[in-house]
Amino acid sequence: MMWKSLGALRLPAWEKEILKLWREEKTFAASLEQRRGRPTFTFYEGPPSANGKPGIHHVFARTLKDLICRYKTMQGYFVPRRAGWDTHGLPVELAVEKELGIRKSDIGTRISIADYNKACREAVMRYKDSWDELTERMGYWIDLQNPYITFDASYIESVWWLLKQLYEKGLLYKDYTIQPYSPAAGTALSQHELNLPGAYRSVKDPSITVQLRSRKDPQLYFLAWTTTPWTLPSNAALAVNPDFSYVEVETFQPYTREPIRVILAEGALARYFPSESPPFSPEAVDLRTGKLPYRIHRKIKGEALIGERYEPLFRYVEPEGDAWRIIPAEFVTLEEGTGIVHIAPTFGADDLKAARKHGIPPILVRDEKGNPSPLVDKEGRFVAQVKDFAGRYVKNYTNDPNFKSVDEDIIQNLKQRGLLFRKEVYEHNYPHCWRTDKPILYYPVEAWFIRTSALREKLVSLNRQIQWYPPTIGEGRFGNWLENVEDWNLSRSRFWGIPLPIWRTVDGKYERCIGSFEELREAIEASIQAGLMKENPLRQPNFDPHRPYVDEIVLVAPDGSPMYREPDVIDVWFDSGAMPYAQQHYPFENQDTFRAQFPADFIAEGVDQTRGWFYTLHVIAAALFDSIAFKRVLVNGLVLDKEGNKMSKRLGNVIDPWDLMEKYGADATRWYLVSNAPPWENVRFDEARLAEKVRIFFGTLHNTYEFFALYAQIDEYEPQPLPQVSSLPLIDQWILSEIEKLTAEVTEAYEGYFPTQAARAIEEFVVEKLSNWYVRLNRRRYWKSERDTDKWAAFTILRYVLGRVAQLMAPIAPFYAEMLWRQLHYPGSVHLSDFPRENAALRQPDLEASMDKVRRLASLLHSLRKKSGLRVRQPLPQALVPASYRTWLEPLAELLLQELNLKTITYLDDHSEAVIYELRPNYKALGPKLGAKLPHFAAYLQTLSQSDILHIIEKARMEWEGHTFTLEDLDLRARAVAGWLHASEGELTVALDTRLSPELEAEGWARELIHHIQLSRKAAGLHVTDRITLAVFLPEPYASTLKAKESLIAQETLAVQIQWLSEPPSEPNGVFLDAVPLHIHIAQVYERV
RNA sequence: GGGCCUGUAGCUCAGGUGGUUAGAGCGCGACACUGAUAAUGUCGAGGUCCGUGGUUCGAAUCCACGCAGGCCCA
Repeated sequence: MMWKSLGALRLPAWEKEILKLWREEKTFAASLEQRRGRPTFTFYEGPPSANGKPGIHHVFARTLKDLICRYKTMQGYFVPRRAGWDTHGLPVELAVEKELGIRKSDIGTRISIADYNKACREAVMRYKDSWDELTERMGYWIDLQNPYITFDASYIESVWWLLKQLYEKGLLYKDYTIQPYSPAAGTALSQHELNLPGAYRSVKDPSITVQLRSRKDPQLYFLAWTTTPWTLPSNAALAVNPDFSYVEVETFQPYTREPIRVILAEGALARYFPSESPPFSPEAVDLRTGKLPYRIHRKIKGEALIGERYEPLFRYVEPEGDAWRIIPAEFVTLEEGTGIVHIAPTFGADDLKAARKHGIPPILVRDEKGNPSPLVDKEGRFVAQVKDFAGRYVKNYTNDPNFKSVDEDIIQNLKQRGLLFRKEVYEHNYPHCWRTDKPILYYPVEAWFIRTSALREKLVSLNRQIQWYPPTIGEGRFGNWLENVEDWNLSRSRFWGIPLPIWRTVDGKYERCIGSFEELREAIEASIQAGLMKENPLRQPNFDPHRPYVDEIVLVAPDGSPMYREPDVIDVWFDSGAMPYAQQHYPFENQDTFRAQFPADFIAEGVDQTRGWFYTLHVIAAALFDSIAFKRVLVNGLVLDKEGNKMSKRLGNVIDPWDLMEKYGADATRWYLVSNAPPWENVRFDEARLAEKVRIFFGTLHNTYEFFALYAQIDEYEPQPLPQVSSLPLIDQWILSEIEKLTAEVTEAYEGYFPTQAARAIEEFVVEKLSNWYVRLNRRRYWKSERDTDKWAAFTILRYVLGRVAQLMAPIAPFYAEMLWRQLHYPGSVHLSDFPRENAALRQPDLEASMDKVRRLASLLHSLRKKSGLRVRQPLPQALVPASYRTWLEPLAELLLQELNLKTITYLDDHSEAVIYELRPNYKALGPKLGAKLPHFAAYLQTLSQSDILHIIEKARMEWEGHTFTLEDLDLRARAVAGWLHASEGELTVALDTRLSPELEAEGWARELIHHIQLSRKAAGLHVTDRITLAVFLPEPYASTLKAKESLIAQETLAVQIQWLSEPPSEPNGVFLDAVPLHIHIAQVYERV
């Protein structure tokens, strides 16, 4: 059997070979096939959009997905994994607009919607190959051949079915929402367009404080502040903060000097009134300085104002409901204004939200078609019903140089009526339309909503069934979001998306939601019958349910009138949230598969998906299936650069995953990302750390394998089962116990979706326990010349342990694990093997603890050697430890002697004067008992003499200030060994005897000489097995002393002959033995064949 | 403005239920080692545990308020 040396670590090259192997052996398919029929572990792939190249953060998320799926597969689950592509949406459209050099308004005019959507369809899959290649290269096992694609007709049909279910449950409705709108351009703007540079500009607007008269008390006014006087005719309510304190103030109307009383927030008082009131008379009103006489009449809690009614400033239309009341709103602050906020539900998003919450109707008129519309039309002009200002533009949307602001006229109007309290000019940043440079309006736009607010309780309670990793995201970020969830605006006035399958008559009297292609086909037939359509596009084989084709479909209403499709497409987030159903074309096909794979056992995405995919999956499942969509979710943080900055093209700190694959390998990258920090924390990506992982972990692991392969090959080792454990040396029993412990730890970590802990445990085991202790201390067993059972056991155990490591690491580092597994001649692929279970019979916790202490003792002794200045080559007579160590140390003592080059270990009797004890309180035990007296007791213990302490040990109890303590209450430590060079760490203490006998000194000299001879051998380029002849010159007494050690020297240096010269054979070698210059001459012996 | 996360050595990170010498790796410095040598090992120097208060006999750990960075949402 061949045990191949693979040479120095070359992960990228090996990974490519493994990829080839996997392709040839179809290992991924086999891993699924092998588990078919076993319990299913369902994973959902969150679809990425392929209109951009994959980045390092995708590698991070995909590593987590992959490793859990691989782990579950090895555990015996059937884990189907299907790739998916998110294909619709604004980012795609914007990219295409940019490429084609067009604007939204050009779509349908300069370019047909059909051509435009064709361009989108192509653009969105542009980087699919790049994604596929990286997916394969990084070792992410997922079915790329048969992905679900959100633009597929079958996918869309399922989405339509879902929408119809929502519609039938009354959860889908049409309403309006306030959006940024450009009257000059005649179009709504997206949030994205508002974020374009230059959109926000500093402008000066009038800022006025107005008086709204209380219905209860004609002398009393509520003061409200606004920077948009043109919205005052649309006022429907006033909002106060229920937690604020308000005051009713007696004062004078600044322009009429009539006595009035006004209400405003106490915190806003200073903004309107001087700290000291002038004499309380109308003459004291000073309009120039704004100084008003006033008297505080009473204080009112904000809450008490709620429900109060007032007279509107303008009454052009009667509201269709209970308007002009005071409502509470949390967004009311004291930063500006009066602490009472004017609410115009038709022109403010917050306003609309608060109004809806408290049943305030918007101020609307009926247009010529009888449809409700706001008081400002789509061109930005007041409608006819606003008699005083009809036809006036609310902002300068014409380029008329003589434009007169309607705001000024409104202000004049109010002033004349004594309802203006103050007027100022206000400079602030206000968004402008990037195309027309005109200020935008916040304007009501019709949209379709999902009534998620009605599902709130269900969403919250279902969320409790989801296991979040980490839990805080589920409770905090996601949970809070659900508790405050608002209706989901599904509409997008765009082109490349899933069209809303809703048809309506012009007057809105009839409406129909379509839930399948079959239903649509039949509806079109009816329409053809009615003469509204000529042919049925659904009779064509490849019906494309996108715009513009669906727009051309006209259905017939029960009264024979035509129904047109609602022009919007839906929010692309609905697409991805529909993935559990739509990827199966449910319910039209695959009903059984769907049921078997819903909900998902596991998903994993970035934390930015909390309100994205996690939310949409949850909403759709809760609304339509009364279920969660996923049982467990592993959330990953961002990948930042090493300074903690977000990666961006602009900063040029983007990491190209391909570079990492080529330079370090996929395994190294995966291992780094997983082991560096918990997944849900942001990773600061530092290439130097990645390189370090390669060197330390993979390097050490690989060297361990190379070590094994080197000697296994020389000795033609044949794999064997583990020998009877009790027959093995303790160190073998120890490493076997440790690998079982590691197995348990790693399993627990994977089960807890905390792969970081698994990776770290494996690292610690490989580097510290396996390489640095087990292999290092056992080297001789591998290269010794006897081929005995001891040597065979050493091979068997090392192969066993390495094989186990390969299995444990396989989910995270699938390539190297595979290579190691195969090089060790285990059957098949490591990914087809069963994940190991802890074999508890091999565990020996006592031995683990003992070895741990031995290793710490070794470290202490090394430290002492360092202090003594005696190198390890010089044998020393003994180490001294307290007698109590004997039970655990004696069986392992040989390891310590060998490692430290010591002759013996001496156990000092408890009463030996050499041992010094330190006695301290056991804080944990005594804290509750003694409380504040504890520090005194600790100080008392410090004062005790050694004989006092020995006395306490003997009696096993002590008394202090009326308390009786047992040894349990005390922390007794052998702290030092008096009279020797000693060191302590924690509860361990050890001393080193550094006295050199002539014999020990001689041995030290011999080892020193051997060392120099070995160096000479190496300098001469000799192989480790080459024989030499040796000539040495040394003065007395060294020569005669070392002659006595001749056989040792000859044996260690492979010298067939040693000449002890009386004259130097050569120049001194430049090295010294105990400060005496050495003359060594070596010559290689060529054996005749 | 709201929610959540993070803050420990120069860097990347550990530090269940509070317990008295706060750890690791890298880096740095010194050294050891021919049978893993383009490998390996050992030792050492590095810390106001972000700050301020509080609870407690005792706080990196619990509480409050801040500060800084990040994400998501307004």
